[in-house]
Amino acid sequence: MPARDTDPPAPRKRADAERNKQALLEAAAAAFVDSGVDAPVRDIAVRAGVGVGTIYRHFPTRADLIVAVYRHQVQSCAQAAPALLASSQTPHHALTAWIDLFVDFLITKHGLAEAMHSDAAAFEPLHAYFLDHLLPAVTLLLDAAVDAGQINPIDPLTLLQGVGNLCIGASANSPYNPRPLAALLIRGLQTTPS
Amino acid sequence: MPARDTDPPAPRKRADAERNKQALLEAAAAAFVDSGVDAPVRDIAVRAGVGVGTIYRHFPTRADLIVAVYRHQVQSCAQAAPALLASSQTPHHALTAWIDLFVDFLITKHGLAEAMHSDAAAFEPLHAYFLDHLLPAVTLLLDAAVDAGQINPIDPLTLLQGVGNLCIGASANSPYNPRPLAALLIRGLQTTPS
DNA sequence: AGACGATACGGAACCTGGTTCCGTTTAGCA
DNA sequence: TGCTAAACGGAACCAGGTTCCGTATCGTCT
Repeated sequence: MPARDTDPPAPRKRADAERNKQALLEAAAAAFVDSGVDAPVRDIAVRAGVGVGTIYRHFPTRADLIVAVYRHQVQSCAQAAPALLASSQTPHHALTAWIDLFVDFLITKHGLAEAMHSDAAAFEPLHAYFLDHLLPAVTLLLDAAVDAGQINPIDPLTLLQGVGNLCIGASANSPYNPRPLAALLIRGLQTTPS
Repeated sequence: MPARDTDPPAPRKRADAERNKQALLEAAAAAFVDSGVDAPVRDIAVRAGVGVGTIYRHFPTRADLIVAVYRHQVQSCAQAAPALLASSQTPHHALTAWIDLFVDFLITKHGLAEAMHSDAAAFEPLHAYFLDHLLPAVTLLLDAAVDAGQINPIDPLTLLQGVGNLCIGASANSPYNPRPLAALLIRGLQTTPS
């Protein structure tokens, strides 16, 4: 059986092309750290030692580049959800912990939260990628917490967008800290003992 | 007594200059409605029937223009706080109502929330203006609600930034609705009956 | 090894939108 | 009516994203 589910046809890429793509990923990651995900295209190109045309060839839109750079981290964030659910005392604890994880991820990626909900068509793939991977994760946690009677139901997408928005403008060196606000949001979700 | 508190020295402006300034304010307001607060400078100029130089002469930075356009609305939002406090059943009700007002204001101003916390130096005046006027308003409401034992204390600035952030990307024709999220935030603030 | 077609590359050129600058116009006054 | 300072307009400039095409390189076939 041929390699499935990863590169179905695999039309055989040239070695130099693959090298450049790799160099671009590293250069972009570095540039994103220094200047945020809006780092100038030309900067990334010189860092990688390639021409700007090469960037557009490998990553037609900036969203493609961002997705490629953060793919792994998004995946592990998503995969943390079931793990947390299994290891936490209650679904509510798991939810809180996961939101913390998500917030941490966003504030360390300068400008990512901003880009995430930009309505520019170019960012649609980014949006879609994040949603595809993270929506199931939150949904799992929310359902569990609702079933346990710990929180009131909420649309997972709305929550994800809300927490994402809270993280806009936050970074390690900024005084603005979205963590307590995200916690407040989750607290507001709790069912009252009544 | 001379006019005070509005134009202290009033160095006598030329009539055409004043006319143009007025025309620019109207043009900018219209452009902001159509294209958000990032409306191209040249667009605003043609709408007002002036050259681009004239915009920069009257409003050196975009923030100056935005502040000038929304000055009245920010003021009435701020002034609503004591009024609501007086007319509401409880401080908590007043707080909730005021937050609704604030959210409504932001989502009708396409792009304002985004601009509000841009770290670009050019937007500092905008930031400062909003804070100067709205921070006292929230502080009043928060203090009253804390004193009444209805909510846990929170830094007013953090709350303002948080609610502002939640409104980013929201607009009349967007499916994303920050209102329930803002309500959740306030709910999370409530003291538990324990 | 040498040659050849396909693939990929580089970076100049172009486009959009913000900002500056200076020659020209005009309001206000004597 | 003439004069001067204020204000104007828009061309020119700059920055950053995007496109395009002549050139270089890879991989293969003989």
